Amino acid sequence: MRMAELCSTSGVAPATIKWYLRIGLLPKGTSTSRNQADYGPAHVRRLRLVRALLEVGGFSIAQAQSVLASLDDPTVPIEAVVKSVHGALARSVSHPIDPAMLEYVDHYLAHREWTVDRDSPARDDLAAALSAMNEIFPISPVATYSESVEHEIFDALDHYAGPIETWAYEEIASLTSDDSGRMVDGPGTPATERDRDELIANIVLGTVLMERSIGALRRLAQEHFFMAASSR
Amino acid sequence: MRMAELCSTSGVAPATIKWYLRIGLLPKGTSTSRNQADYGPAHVRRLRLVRALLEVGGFSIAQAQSVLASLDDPTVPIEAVVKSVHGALARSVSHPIDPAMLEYVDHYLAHREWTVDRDSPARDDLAAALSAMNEIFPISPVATYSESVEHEIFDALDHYAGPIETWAYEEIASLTSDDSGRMVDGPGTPATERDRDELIANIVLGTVLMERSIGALRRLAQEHFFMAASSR
DNA sequence: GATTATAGATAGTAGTGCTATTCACTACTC
DNA sequence: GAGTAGTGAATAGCACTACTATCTATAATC
Repeated sequence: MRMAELCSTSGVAPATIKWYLRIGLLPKGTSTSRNQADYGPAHVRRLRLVRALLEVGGFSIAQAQSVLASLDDPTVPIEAVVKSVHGALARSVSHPIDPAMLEYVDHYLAHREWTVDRDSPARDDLAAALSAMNEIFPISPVATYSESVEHEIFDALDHYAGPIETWAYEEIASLTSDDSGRMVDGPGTPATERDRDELIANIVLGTVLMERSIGALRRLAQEHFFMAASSR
Repeated sequence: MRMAELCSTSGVAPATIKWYLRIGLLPKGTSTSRNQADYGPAHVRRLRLVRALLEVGGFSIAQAQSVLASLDDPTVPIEAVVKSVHGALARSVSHPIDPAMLEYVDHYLAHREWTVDRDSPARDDLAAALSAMNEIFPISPVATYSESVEHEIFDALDHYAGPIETWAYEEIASLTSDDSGRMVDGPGTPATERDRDELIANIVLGTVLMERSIGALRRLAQEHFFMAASSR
């Protein structure tokens, strides 16, 4: 497959593809002569992944680069790839985090018995979102621990965390077994390169694209109930 | 309150606040003399809202402007404000949408009995996310309707839509009654300006910030189960 | 042999979100 | 009442991002 076909099947402009090639977002084709190169189906798949990350996931080029770099290196364990993707999905990091909120989040994780690394970006993301909520609608004075506030936050989060826990459990379970139900050798050690590619596609689907889908579904449901309430 | 205090309480640089004033993101203070103006607590609240939209919600300045404009105009009904916020939250619009996927989404909405406007941005957002999924992991040839594919998509979405429907129902119900449990006169007609402000703060909390929180919670749960699966 | 396509390289561009500077003035401090 | 710091208004500039356009030498195609 040559450039023109790669452009038409992916719908991406040639100048853009050339630029992706140059910055290493897309691997170079096998060059057949000084001004001709051949691209395979792997290039099409990679291009789709890149566009999904950029357009649906809202990743920046730099984030996509770092995710794809960890993804292309077979020595990087799958957990690190997931972390890399989760890091790019965390968006609230620029918002100031109330230390008390971070404390509440840690207590909540313990309460849920969720074991999560202290440097997990999602932890900061949640704390930042809760900090912003608390600034707009204060339930506690800033930077102060209070048991009653903790109780209130825990109740509110539990409401959401229940179903989320079920989803996550099943998502990870389906990730650690492939389509045919055969178990792979734990998530850290996929058998072949093809398995790794498929696993990675599933991770992107299950994290980035599903997060967007869940958000969109929730907005649709909200619109439905809101319209129903309006016309009461 | 003067500029310096507004800066210190909000943590935003004076140059940035001046810029927000200039572009109308923040209303001007009441000027006491040619180079002095007075800012009130409403300015602090507005600034917090702006920063939450920009830093946590990931809104662009232009999106924040349009949302805040519809929010400041008391003749704009609350439904339109919600639509405006939902429009800014939809991010996948740049991704090409497979028409067949849009058809599946519409069928799914009918199946769920969710009544949603055809121009709802969330509808396109979901269709775009599903299109990207289908491109990466094809379950159907593009732009072709198939009943078996529809069945597969419906099953997958139902898994998520059940809890989401419950959340949305309760969120909208709590939105149409205020904190003290007193019912307001339907979501479209808040009694006073203060009520409208509070309602709007609740909408931002319930849509933008909660969407981020749900995403972060799901990532935390995924990390927990993934780590547990890895160390098996 | 004319036209079209391609790789590789370099330069340019439109948009975004601030940031810095300047100027004229005012308020506060000593 | 002199000096210093803070303020509003206006303008210009800046760093970054995600491309886009142009050019040249060569190769493929008709």
